[in-house]
Amino acid sequence: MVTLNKISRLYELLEKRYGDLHWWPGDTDDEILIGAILTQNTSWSNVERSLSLLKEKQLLSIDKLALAEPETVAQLIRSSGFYNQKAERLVSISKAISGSGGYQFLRSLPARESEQFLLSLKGIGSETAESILCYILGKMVFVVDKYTMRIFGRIEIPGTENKASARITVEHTLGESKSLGNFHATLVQLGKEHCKTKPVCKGCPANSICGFYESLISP
DNA sequence: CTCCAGGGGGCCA
DNA sequence: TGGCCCCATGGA
Repeated sequence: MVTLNKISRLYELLEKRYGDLHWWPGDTDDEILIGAILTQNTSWSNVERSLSLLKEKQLLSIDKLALAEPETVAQLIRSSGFYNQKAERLVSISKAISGSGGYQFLRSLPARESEQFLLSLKGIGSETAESILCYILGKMVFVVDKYTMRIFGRIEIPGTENKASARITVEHTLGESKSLGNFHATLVQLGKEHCKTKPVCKGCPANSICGFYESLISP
């Protein structure tokens, strides 16, 4: 515990502060997938309205979305922004995944292969693929988002200069006993509370997260 | 009014 | 690869 690196220390601090946040929010794999696409560059509160409407219309399902008209879906997800793009992509992604054997098939593949398949779909980039791998397929994958990079940058963690290196470094640093999913969840929670403005908060000194990090590091 | 959300794709040098 | 631009609603 004396010479733990910054990533492990941050993991422990966040675990102690927030506990298990039970991410990704959602009752089914389909709801997680749809939410992951809708929340691209969009606040979660806006996504929740869309998820409610889709559920009302019995469309919170990739099998149903695969058969739906993009125009119909678009009107239900307006609150999530970019609704024309997202509607078209939701339908095509639903077709591709349900048609390829579903999550069970993707789970049976090595993480690298299921990730390549996901990244080949229009509308699934690096972060969305990581979220699906981590929260739906149960792979040991760390999700790197804007909050993650902002917090890592603020603390100045070596080996996390860009999203790709940050993911590798975290995955290689934390052991199998750690929950990469909850680490990401707690990072987002911390970001929402203490790193809302970007790239730096006013009056927040370097190597700091509005006083959070160092106050918990030093006894 | 401005800023920005749990991004991603296309294009161009 | 890396920088732009576009997609768009809703809350602060």
